[in-house]
This record gives sequence, C-alpha cells and structure tokens, in this order.
Amino acid sequence: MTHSLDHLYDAVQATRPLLRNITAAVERGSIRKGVTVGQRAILEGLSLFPGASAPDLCAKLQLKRQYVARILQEVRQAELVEARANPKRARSYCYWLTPGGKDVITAIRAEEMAKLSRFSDDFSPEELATYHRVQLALTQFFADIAKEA
Amino acid sequence: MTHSLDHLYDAVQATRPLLRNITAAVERGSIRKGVTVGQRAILEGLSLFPGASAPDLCAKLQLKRQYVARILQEVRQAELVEARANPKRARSYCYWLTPGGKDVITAIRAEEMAKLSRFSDDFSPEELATYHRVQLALTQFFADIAKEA
DNA sequence: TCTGCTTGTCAACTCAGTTGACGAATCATT
DNA sequence: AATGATTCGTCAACTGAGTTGACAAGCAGA
Repeated sequence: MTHSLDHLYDAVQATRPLLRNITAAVERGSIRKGVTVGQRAILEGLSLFPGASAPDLCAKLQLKRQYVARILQEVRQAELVEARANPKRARSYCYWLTPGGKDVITAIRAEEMAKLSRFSDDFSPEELATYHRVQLALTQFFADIAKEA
Repeated sequence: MTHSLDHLYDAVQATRPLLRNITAAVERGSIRKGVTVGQRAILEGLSLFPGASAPDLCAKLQLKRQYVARILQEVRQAELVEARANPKRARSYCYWLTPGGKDVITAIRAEEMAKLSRFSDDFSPEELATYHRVQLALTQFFADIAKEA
C-alpha cells in the first residue's frame, strides 16, 4: 500500500504547475484589469482588512515589507487605494480601497468565481471542504518548517 | 451557509503563498543540493521517463522548450544527466540520469518524503486522496482554460 | 539620554519562466 | 526530386515575483 504519502507527495509536486496554470488562465481571461498579482493581493487584503497598515498587510500576506511598500505605491498611483495618516505613528499610514479599487477587486472576484463554479460542480461540498482544509494546513505546515530551520 | 465555492476560492487563493512556503522550506532544509527548481523538475522527469527527449520533457512538465533546453545544459554540465544521440532524429538527443543524478534525485525525494510524512499523519488516507484528486483536477482545469481562451 | 525595534524609501539583485529569432533537420506534398 | 511547413537546438533579451541591503526617521523602554 503506497499510498497516501505518495498521493500527498504527488499533490504537493503539482503545486507549481498548478500555479502556473492558474496564472496563465487568470491572465488570458483578462480577469486582471491591468492589475498585477501583487497588486491583486493587496487589493484583496485591503478588502478584507480595510484601514490596514503596511506592516499589517505584510503579516497577512506573508510578504516582505519592502515589496508590499512598492506595490502600495503602485496602487496608490493608480488610485485604487488611498493612504490616510496613521494616528498611532507619525510618517506612517493606513490604507483604504477607493471606490475604484473596490470596483476592481469586486469585478475580479466575480469573474474568477464564475470560472471556478464551473469546476466546483464536479465535486461534492465535502470534497471541496477537505481540499480547502488540507491546503490551508499544508500552507501552515510549510510556513512553520521554513521558520524552524 | 458558507458555500463550497467559497472554500474552493479560498483554497485556490492559497496556492501562491503555499508555493512560496514550499519553496522556502525546501531551500532552507538544504534539500536541494545545489539543484534549482527547474533542474529538480528535469531530474524528476527523467527519473519517471528515462531516455526522454527534450520535447518529451516539455510536454510532461508543461514548460517551454527553450527553458527545458537551458536546464538540460546545466544538468549535463553538472553531470547529473547525460545525452545520447536520438536514433530517430539527427542532431537530437535522448537524456538519461547519470548515477550521480539518480543519487541526487533519490536523496531529494527521500528528504522531502520524510518531511511530508510528518504532515500526513494528521490526515486520513481518504482526505489525502481527495486532496490529490482535486489538486490534479484543478491543474487540468486551469490548463484547459488557458488553452481555450 | 542611550539603546533597540519599527517604519518608509531607494536600489540592486535573484530566480523562474517566457518570447523572439535563426539555422539546420525532418516531414508531407506535389 | 523540389518545395514548403513543422520540429529541434541554440543564443539572447526580457518580464514579473519576490528578496535583500542599506539608511534615515520615529518610537518605546531602561
């Protein structure tokens, strides 16, 4: 019996090609409306945590502060996000989606949901829930491993 | 009720951070013995399909031929892979792992398996099988979407 | 006040993967 | 056999995600 470990190994191995395909599909579908992957992550983050600071976003998105800062510059310039002064700290900011930013992230989500719903029909809610659970657990697991070493 | 579509969306969203964590974990663990991600994919491919040609590998790994060619140069130079003339086509080659190459990919797999087995204990074989199934189906799904558009 | 952590900013860099171009070889036609 | 399209190998430039280093300014605790 091989097996479950082999299944897991195989599935993990598939992560990189999967991401490549997701990215390609997303770009082809013109889903991203002039929005890069990083920008999209920030928009999603700010829609979940309105008024977050840059360090907040770093923590949520698990990205380096310098990278987050750079993207924040971009989305501010594109007027998808606006910065307000952070009352708790001088020279620091809180970030909010502009109405335009909200529109963009909403549209992106809607298009993607539509595509995914075509897929989800082929699986039971239990299967999808399991997939979700394992995926998040794996993410956590590898995050911990990376730190410990 | 949270719908299974939300679970799926969330899980798919997690793919990119997951891959970042996997990559970081793999690198930290010194798993890769001087082997890049691309090289590792080629080694794995050749261990599964010994004697494959460059175009074969492109198809299996879903990567562009120029990229595959570049990596093949690298692993040949590192003497992890050797090229033999392709009987079916002049100026073309079939590729085989050298004993050294086999050692490397075997060691990599073993180390990774060991790490993953720590994770897999927390899940039932059924859960892992489901994860595997959905992961592969998603990969296929997005590959198709990318082509169709 | 000194010390150490946090934040914003500028810059250089790595790494995966793609794209373009070109010549030689192969294959399919006629 | 001649021709035209496709395949393969190779060189090269490029994009995009994400990291790393460095520095100056603010903050918090001793």
